[in-house]
Amino acid sequence: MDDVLRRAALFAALDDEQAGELRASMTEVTLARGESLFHEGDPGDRLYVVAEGKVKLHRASPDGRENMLAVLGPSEMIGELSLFDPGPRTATATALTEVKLLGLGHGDLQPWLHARPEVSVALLRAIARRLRRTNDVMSDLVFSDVPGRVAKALLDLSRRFGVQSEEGIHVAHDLTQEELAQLVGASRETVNKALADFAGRGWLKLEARAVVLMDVERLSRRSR
Amino acid sequence: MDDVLRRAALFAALDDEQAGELRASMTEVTLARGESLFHEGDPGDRLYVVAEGKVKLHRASPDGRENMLAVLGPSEMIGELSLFDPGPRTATATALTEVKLLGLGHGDLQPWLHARPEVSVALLRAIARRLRRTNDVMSDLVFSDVPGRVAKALLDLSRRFGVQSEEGIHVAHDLTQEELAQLVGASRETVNKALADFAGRGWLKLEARAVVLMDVERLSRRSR
DNA sequence: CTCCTCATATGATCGGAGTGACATGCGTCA
DNA sequence: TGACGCATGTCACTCCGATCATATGAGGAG
Repeated sequence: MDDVLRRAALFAALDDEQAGELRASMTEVTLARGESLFHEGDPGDRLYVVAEGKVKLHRASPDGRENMLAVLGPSEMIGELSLFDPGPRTATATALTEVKLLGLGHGDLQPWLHARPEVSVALLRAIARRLRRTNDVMSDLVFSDVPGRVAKALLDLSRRFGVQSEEGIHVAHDLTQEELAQLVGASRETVNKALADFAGRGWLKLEARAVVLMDVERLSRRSR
Repeated sequence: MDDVLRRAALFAALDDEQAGELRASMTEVTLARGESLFHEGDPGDRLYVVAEGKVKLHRASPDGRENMLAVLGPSEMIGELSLFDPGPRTATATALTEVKLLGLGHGDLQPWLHARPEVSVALLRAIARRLRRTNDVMSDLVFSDVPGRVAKALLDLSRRFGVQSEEGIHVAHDLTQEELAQLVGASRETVNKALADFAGRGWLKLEARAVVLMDVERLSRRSR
């Protein structure tokens, strides 16, 4: 079975055979960049695991502005909330790249939760971790200015999606500056200014939907 | 067994006898206003359920400012994160009033999770709901101005702690304006101004560590 | 009862960041 | 390969909200 999936919380507590069995009950979904998996307000009780690519979780305000809650990559889980706590989707999930996901319905998960308590425990850990991250982001919104939040977001993305290269850490985040702005809760212009400033100082290099981090130390200091 | 506790997610899936048994393995803690249950950075793998009173969950920034993550009242859970996802406490819990809590260690919960899968499921629902709330608060930080966030916070507090009176909904939130400011991520002065404005319009009446909501409709409109 | 301290109230000033308006660059699709 | 459209880069302008300053009020300790 796919290595990426074995890292998902959903499979963490299962041995290879069980994981394969669970995996067999999941349905594959493929999306092109820009397509949505589900929309805010939709009914739904399916959970998805990202197999390949990236997905953004976002919401719209009444007046049309957008806020991004998270960028999710391989082995991460989407849509658990509506499954664990029945109710409509409270965010939209949209593909940032070509994406392959595996979906699991409430009814197909339930037996596993009862037969294998460790699965629940692993899910509890995963969602607790997510809540911790969300709390962190919230504190940053209150405590940090926009450049600080941009720095923090880039460092976070680099930890999850970065690959070391000769120049520095190459981070293909697949976000436009507009999207990056939505992720840190700021305007595109301000984010652009912050990025240009960082680039001017030699802390990073800008590329299309990617950055190369060249001075993680300084960025990290700026983010605090 | 106490009615308040029966409403807690931890006991939701248990019958009276089992609930009593679990309850018996929990230890009681009492705090006076201002005392802390645990501090950010502390090790810890205990979960608490509020039996009486209110507790705030908060964090300090490096430069000493404070941010409040949540106000928790009777039957709500505190400290689950360090229990489900082992690691130091990421926030401080401090009593807002005289408080009585029941604590449960990781080791004492584990057997229940394995013997009674419904307990895990109930906890998953509770924490999923909490994550939803947190996401809502985050969106508000991005989308709404300070008066809007204040209105939203008051409405939320009224739903949880309000009691109908002749004048309106009496909400004894037990927060100073300073604390209310930390809850909505704003300065004390700005929050005071918003409250004074609402009071001037006759939407609410200010009292010591409490408000009386007199025009929920308008407040609700202002919060959006 | 009387300080003293903490909470509340309110104005003046300043700055970060949003808004709007353009210019430029570049990828993609006829 | 040319052109359109989306993404990026940069203004000037405005404003919300933080900060600073000060006054008033109310609850607690002695």
